[in-house]
Amino acid sequence: MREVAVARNRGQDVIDAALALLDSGGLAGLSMRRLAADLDVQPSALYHHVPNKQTLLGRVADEMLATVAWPASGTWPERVAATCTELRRALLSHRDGAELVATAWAFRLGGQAAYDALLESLTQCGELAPAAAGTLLHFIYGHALGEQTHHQAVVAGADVGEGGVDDFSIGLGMVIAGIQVMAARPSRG
Amino acid sequence: MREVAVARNRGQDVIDAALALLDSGGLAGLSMRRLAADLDVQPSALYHHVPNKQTLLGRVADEMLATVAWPASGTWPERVAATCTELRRALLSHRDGAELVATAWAFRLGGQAAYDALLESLTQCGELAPAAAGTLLHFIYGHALGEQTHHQAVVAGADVGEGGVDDFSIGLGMVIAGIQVMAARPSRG
DNA sequence: ACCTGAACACCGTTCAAGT
DNA sequence: ACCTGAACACCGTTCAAGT
Repeated sequence: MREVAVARNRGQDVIDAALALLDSGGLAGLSMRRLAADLDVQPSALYHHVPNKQTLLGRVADEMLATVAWPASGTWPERVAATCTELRRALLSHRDGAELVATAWAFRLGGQAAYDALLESLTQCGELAPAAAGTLLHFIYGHALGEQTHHQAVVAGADVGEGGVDDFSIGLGMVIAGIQVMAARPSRG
Repeated sequence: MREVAVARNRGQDVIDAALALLDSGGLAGLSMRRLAADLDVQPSALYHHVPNKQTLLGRVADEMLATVAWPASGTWPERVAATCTELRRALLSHRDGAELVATAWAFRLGGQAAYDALLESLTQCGELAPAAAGTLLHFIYGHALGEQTHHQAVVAGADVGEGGVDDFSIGLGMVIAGIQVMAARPSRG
């Protein structure tokens, strides 16, 4: 018999520590050097597990989405709404989560799971599904980013306008209503 | 007669140089030190004109929007669409323009002009206007950000999916259709 | 009003070398 | 497979001092 226990993946420790560091100090506090210090290792050691910081952030983004239970029941607009709400919950459950995932997705270094889940909830929309998923993602990321940024600003002492959960459901309702309208219209093909 | 010529505002030179530096090197290349070098000045001198880098970026964002001629004719959905298209054009006309304006707006350090223009085009929507303007802004910034990021990635050699002008009009059509649906529905008040 | 000089406390990344 | 030691080429910001 060959060795059964494969060498413990140190790479997973790195992204776990990065997520913990994110929660304690935010995206600005998540530096390669601080992360190395938390792992009791030299900064250069990290590059054995990850090619660069951007890729690391992409993996942290994926880790954030890995635990999400994507809804699968209801009519398609209900399922789309539930999927969006669940994504939003995941983003808000970690400090600077929205900025992290939005950036990772923009560079295609992470966040694929969210797009895929949305796309699946939109299969009934046919060829319109990719554009609809993209539009929903822009709204969710943009709204969550604003919310987390303002929370930061409020903590820092500034007083910026309002907007919150109500605001989210209104906006989400608009976008889904728009998707329904477009999906009901016949298109070329 | 008193002095007519007020001391030339050196602060304007700073943001002009910052915009030029942004166009040549992108947001990553826009450092306080490089900006100071371009102005033949010590880095510390910049802090006489601007309290910090974030505020500087906010002013650069405002400069980017200052030249936009916001459309004012047509039915309100036409005007909203034209305003969005014009905003998008302004964002894409400078390197990393979308990221710059989106970030400035998230921190409320710039980009107010875009929100105000959108809000004005949505007056017919009544109390729904603020949520509609916010939703449109999230879509426009998110979409333009993705486009500019992918352009960057393509230049760097990577090959990431498609999406372009068509994609934008489809998404914009969805959101505006959704706003029309919600605005037509009676609400409390 | 505008700027210098010098410092402080940091960054991401590379690379030869070690076990 | 994983890590060290040392370096390279940078950052934003502060502050006393100068004109």
